[in-house]
Amino acid sequence: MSQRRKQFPFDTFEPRWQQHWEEEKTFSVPNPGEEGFDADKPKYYALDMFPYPSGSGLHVGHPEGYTATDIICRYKKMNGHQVLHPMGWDAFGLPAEQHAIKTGEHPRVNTENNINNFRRQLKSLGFAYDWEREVATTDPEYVKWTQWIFLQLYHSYCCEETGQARPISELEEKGLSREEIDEKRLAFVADTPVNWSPDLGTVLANEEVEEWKSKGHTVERRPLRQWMLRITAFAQRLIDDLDDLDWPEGIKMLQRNWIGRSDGAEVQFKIGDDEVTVFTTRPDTLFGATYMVLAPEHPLVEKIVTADQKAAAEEYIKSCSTKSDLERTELAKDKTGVDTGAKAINPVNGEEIPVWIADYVMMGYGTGAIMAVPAHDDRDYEFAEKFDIPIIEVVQAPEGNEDKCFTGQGTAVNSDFLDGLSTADAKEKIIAWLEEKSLGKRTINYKLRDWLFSRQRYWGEPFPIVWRDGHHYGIDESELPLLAPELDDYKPTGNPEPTLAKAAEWVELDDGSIRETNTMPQWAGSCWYYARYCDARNSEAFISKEAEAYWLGANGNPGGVDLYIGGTEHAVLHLLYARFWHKVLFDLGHLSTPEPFHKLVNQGLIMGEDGQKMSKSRGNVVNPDEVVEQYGADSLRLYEMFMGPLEQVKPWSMKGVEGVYRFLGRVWRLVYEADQEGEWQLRSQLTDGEPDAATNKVVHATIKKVGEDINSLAFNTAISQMMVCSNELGKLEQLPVSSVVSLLQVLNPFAPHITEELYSALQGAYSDLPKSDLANQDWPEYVEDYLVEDEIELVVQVNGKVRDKIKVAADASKDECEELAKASEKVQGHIDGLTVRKVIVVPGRLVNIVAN
RNA sequence: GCCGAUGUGGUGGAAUUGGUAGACACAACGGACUUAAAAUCCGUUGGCCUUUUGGCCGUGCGGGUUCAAGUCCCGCCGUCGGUACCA
Repeated sequence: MSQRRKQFPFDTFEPRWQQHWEEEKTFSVPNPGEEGFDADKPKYYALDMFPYPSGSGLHVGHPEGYTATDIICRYKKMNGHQVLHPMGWDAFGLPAEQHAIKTGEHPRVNTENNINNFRRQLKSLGFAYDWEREVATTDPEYVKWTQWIFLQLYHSYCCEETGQARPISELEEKGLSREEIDEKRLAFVADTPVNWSPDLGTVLANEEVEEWKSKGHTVERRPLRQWMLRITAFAQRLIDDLDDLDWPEGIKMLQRNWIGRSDGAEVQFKIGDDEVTVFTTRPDTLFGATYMVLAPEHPLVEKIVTADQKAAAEEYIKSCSTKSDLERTELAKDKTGVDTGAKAINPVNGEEIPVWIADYVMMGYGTGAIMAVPAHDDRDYEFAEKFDIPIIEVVQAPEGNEDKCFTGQGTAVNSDFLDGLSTADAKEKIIAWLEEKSLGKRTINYKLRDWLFSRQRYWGEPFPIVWRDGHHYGIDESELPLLAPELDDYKPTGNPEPTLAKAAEWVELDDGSIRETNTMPQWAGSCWYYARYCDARNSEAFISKEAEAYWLGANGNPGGVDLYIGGTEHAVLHLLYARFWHKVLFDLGHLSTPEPFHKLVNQGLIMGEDGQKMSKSRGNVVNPDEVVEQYGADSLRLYEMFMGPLEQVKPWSMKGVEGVYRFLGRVWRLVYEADQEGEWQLRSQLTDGEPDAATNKVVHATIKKVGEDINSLAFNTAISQMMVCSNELGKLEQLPVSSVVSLLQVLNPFAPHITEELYSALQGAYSDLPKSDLANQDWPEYVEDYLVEDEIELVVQVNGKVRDKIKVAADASKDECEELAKASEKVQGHIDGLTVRKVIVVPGRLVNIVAN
C-alpha cells in the first residue's frame, strides 16, 4: 500500500490543516468576560471520558467516541453554538508508579512522556479540541483543587432532615463535641476491614477488587484505619435523580442495582438477655421463621454460644476467616453453618428457634443477622433442607404455582392475625404491629457502602490533612497544593504503611504534627474534571461563578454537560462518584445543577479483525498511527463512524477502512483530476452553472439527512447518504460547484481535512465562494421544494404480495391510486377470476388489493 | 441463577417505528483501460426453480394479531456483556 500512489495527498494537507487550526485558534472558545465571548449564543458542552495515558498509546477504540463528539461539536459550531470540547488526562495511575519503582525515575517523567505521545496522536486525527483548556489530574494546579474539594467534603456533613451537605461549622454552633462532629463528616476516618493487596502495596475499594483480582493480584481482608467518604448519605438522591437524566436505561438500572435499595423492617429477637436485630424485606413471613442466622463475625456470637457448641463454632469461624473471597463465592452453592446451641424468641409468637452461624449471612449488609424463613427464601430453604430444620409455609402461592420454595407474592397463612392478607397488606400490618409494640420498625437498607477513599500509593493526591494529639485537621487552603516529596525509592513499604511514610522530613512538621501519608484513589481527579475544563486556568477557584453559570448552567436540564460519551466500564464507579461529588458541591453552592451529565452515550467496544477483544497478547491491536499513515486521519475518522451504530460492539476491518478511503478518493476527484504529468488540477467538468432538479434533489436530501443523523448520532447512515450523493455527482458531465460545496460542507465535520483542502482549492477558482474556512461557515440549509417529487412510484400488492410498481402523480387521490392500480396488467393477471374484497390505499406508498 | 443487550446475504450493516427486506460499503465474479499489473471506471451478486417473462421461499425457532410483521404480542433457542448468597 505504501508503495502505491495515494489517491489524494492526505499526508501533506492533513498536517497543514492541523497546524492552521492551531495557529488560527479555530476551535478555542472564550469564557464569559473574555474577548470574543458572545453571551447571546447558546452553549454546547460535549465531553469525552478522558483517557489514562498509558505507555502503549492510543488504540483504535479511543477515537470512536472522540470522533463522534468531534462531529457533533463541529456541527453545533456551524449551527451557531459556542462549543466546549476539551480533552485532558486521567494521569495518576499505578503503571507510572511501577515504572518509577523499577527505574527510580519520578513517575511524573513517565507520565509526561505518555501524555505527550497521546496528545501527538490525538492531534494527528484533527480533533477540534480547545487545547488551551487541557488538564492533567497530576498537575499541581489541578491537584490543588482536587484537594480543595476534599477539604469541602471534610468540612461538611449531611443534614439528616434535608439530606443535603452542610458546613461543619453549623454543628460547631450547635455545640457538638469534636468526637461527635468527626463522626458526621462526609470525609471521615474509620477502622474497617479493607481489601489489602500485598503485591500492589495498597488497599482497594470494594468496587475495584474484582478488577485487580482478575489481573492476577492477590487481595486479602485486613482491618485498617482508612479514610472514607460518606456516599451512603446520598444513596436516595443518587437513585431519585437518575429519573430526569437522558441516560441509557441499562446504565440507570446498573446504578440503581448497585445502590441497591431494599424496603423492609428491622425486628428484634431476644436471645436470653440479649437482643439481636435482624433486617428483612419480608416481615410478613415472620411466623415462618424457624431459625436465625448470625454472620460468623457477628459480635454477639461469642457471648451466646453454648458450652457444648463452643469448639465447633470456633472452628467454623476460623475456617470462614481464612477462606478467601474467591473460595467463598466458589463454594457458594454448598451451604455451611454451625448451631450455636442458643435459642432466640420469635417476637410474634414467643416460640423458641435455634440460632445458627453461617457464612451465607454477611456482616457487611443489614445487621449481620437474619431470621430464616425456609419456606419462602431460596437460601434459607437450601440451608434448612441440609440441616433438617423445620419448614413452615406462611404464604400461599397463587393457583398453579408449584415451587417447593415460593418466594413471590401471595396470601398469608399460618400467621395468626395476618391470615388472608395479601403480601403487601400483611407487610403493612406486621410493621404497624411491630412498631406499636416497639419490637421493630420500618427500615430501608442500601447495598451501597461508604467509599473507601485512601490508598497507600505514592502517585496520587496526598490528603490535605495533618494529625496532632490523635486528631486530624484539614490544612489551610493557602497551603494547597500539598505535593508529595521526591523519593529515592518508590517501592511500597511491604506492609500497609503508605509509601509516603518513608519521607520522614515531609511527614514530621515543626510543630509536632504529622502529615497524613495516605493518598487519594485515581477516581478523585476524574470526579470533577468536567468542571475544571470550564475554567481550566483559574487559580482563584476551581471554577468561576460566571464560567460555571454559562457552561454548566441549567438550560432546563438537570445536568450541565450536554453530551458525555465513553465506555460502559465506567457505568457504575466513575459515574456514581462524580455524581456524588457534584451533589456535595451543588449543596454547598459551588455548582448550580444537581447533576453533572445530562445525556450519556456509551460507545460500543471495537473488536479486533478476528472478532476477539483487542489485546496485546492476541496480537490483534490496531494502532491508529498506522492507519493514519496509510489512509490518512479523515479515513480513520470516517471508518470509525461508518462501521455501524455508535453504541454497538463491532469488529475492525482494514478492508472497511479502504472502502471509506476510496470514497474520499472519489470526493477528491469530484474536484481534481490528474493531468499528463500526474499533477492535480481542477476538474474540467466543474461549472458555476445551476444544478438541475435531480442534482438539487440528491444534494438537498443529503443536507437534510446528514443533519438529522448527526442529531440522532446515526453517523453510519449519514455517511452512506454522502456516498450516494458523491456517486451521483460523479456521474454528471456538468458538475455545479455549488453542489460540490454543499457536499463538502456536510462532510466537513466527518472529514475536516480533505473538505477544507478541496474547498480552499475551489475558492481560488470561484471568487464568489465565501472566504472563510468551512469550519467557520454556517451549516447549509436544505430547500424543501427540491425534495418533493411530481411523480412517485406506487407499490401495488395483491393479497400482501408485491405484483407491480406504477408511477403516479405525487398528489394523486386515494381513488385515483386505486383505479390506476386495478388497471395494471400485472395486477389484472393476479385478480382475474377473484372477487375484490377490500382495497387499502396508503397515499404515496402502496395499494393493497385483497381478493379471493 | 438473575439482570441487560443482541440475532437480517459470504461479511459490516440499512429499512421513514406496521407499508417495496438487503440502502451504503466489504468480499467475490465478469467486463473496460493497460504490454502487464496496481489504481480507476462499468456491470452481476439472498436462496431455489425458469431460456426469457416470471414464480416460490427468505430477517434465530414455533405460534398469534393484521389487508400487510424484520418491526407488535406469547413461548422457546443461541451469542455477548454485567452481576452473584444483599436477607
